[in-house]
Amino acid sequence: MYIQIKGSYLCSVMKSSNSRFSKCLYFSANALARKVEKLAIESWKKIGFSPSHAYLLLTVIEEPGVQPGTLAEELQLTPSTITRLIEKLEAQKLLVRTVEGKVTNVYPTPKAKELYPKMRICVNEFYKNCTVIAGVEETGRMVQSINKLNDKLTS
Amino acid sequence: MYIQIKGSYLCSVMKSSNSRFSKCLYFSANALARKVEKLAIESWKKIGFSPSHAYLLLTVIEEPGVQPGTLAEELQLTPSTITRLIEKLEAQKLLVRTVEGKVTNVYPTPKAKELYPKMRICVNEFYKNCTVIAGVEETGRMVQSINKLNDKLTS
DNA sequence: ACTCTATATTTGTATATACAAATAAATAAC
DNA sequence: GTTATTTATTTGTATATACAAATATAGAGT
Repeated sequence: MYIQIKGSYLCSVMKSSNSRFSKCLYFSANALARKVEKLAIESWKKIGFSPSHAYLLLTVIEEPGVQPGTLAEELQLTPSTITRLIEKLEAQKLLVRTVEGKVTNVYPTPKAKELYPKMRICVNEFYKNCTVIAGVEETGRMVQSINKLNDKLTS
Repeated sequence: MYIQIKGSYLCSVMKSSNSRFSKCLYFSANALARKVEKLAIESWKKIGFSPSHAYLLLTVIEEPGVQPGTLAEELQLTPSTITRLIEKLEAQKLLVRTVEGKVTNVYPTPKAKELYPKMRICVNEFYKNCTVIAGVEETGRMVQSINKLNDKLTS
């Protein structure tokens, strides 16, 4: 059941295991992604980034000059999505692009670098939130088995 | 690495376990959801529905008169998303809504009911595709542990 | 009976994401 | 050296999804 509070809705309170499609990977996987996304948004709220923006920025700070293609691999998103994320962050003066030939390099601005310590704190907070809810070992096991399945699904 | 074929990109061929954020549930969960989504789209291509439309329609056929709120629970989506999905399917003359007081009931049209056998085949195909790739037991175990985690994340 | 609150649904708006096609550069083939 | 192919990135467009607010009805408290 969705709970409405002052006009907004909270996460479904219905147990996944009671859902009509509880045995369907499509629903489980999607529901998990959305719930984890929410937890991540919560953890990143402090500095007001959405998780994908945050992780992209973090990667650029840690690998200055990284190319969009590499970002697509590392963040497991398509190149076009990476372009769109970069555009947004560029508009916020958090990173810059240099184009040389067919290669583009992405660099963080000083403004972005200043944010770095706070960003690391958010990363840690997200990990902590995960492990508090799901348990340290359980979380680790989960990530591992999801990765294994991911690799199998990568054709 | 994304593979470009005649201008389009295929799924990342990079192993999740090699990704920069391979230990982060955010990435694992999202990557899994997208890959499973793709597999589902593939399975439903025969009748040209996106998975969420297909499962909504299937539910309405199996529970005629079901209410949007119930659909939101069962499909683990928000009420507003359900409204949007219903609108689309209504435009395709696959279902109809009746509003009585504050309650809305959703019914399948004959056109939708005709599609039912084909839809069941797609459902089965999706399950088969999952199990062929990941193994029967492995898939079951995975769904179970994802559901368990989902329930923990449901606050 | 009248007001207040809770519930069900919809609407306005914003976001992330992807596919397909376009662009542009680098490399290979001949 | 010119043409064809591959590679890197961007752009046009479409989709699913959600949040917040609006609407409208039902039910509860007095």
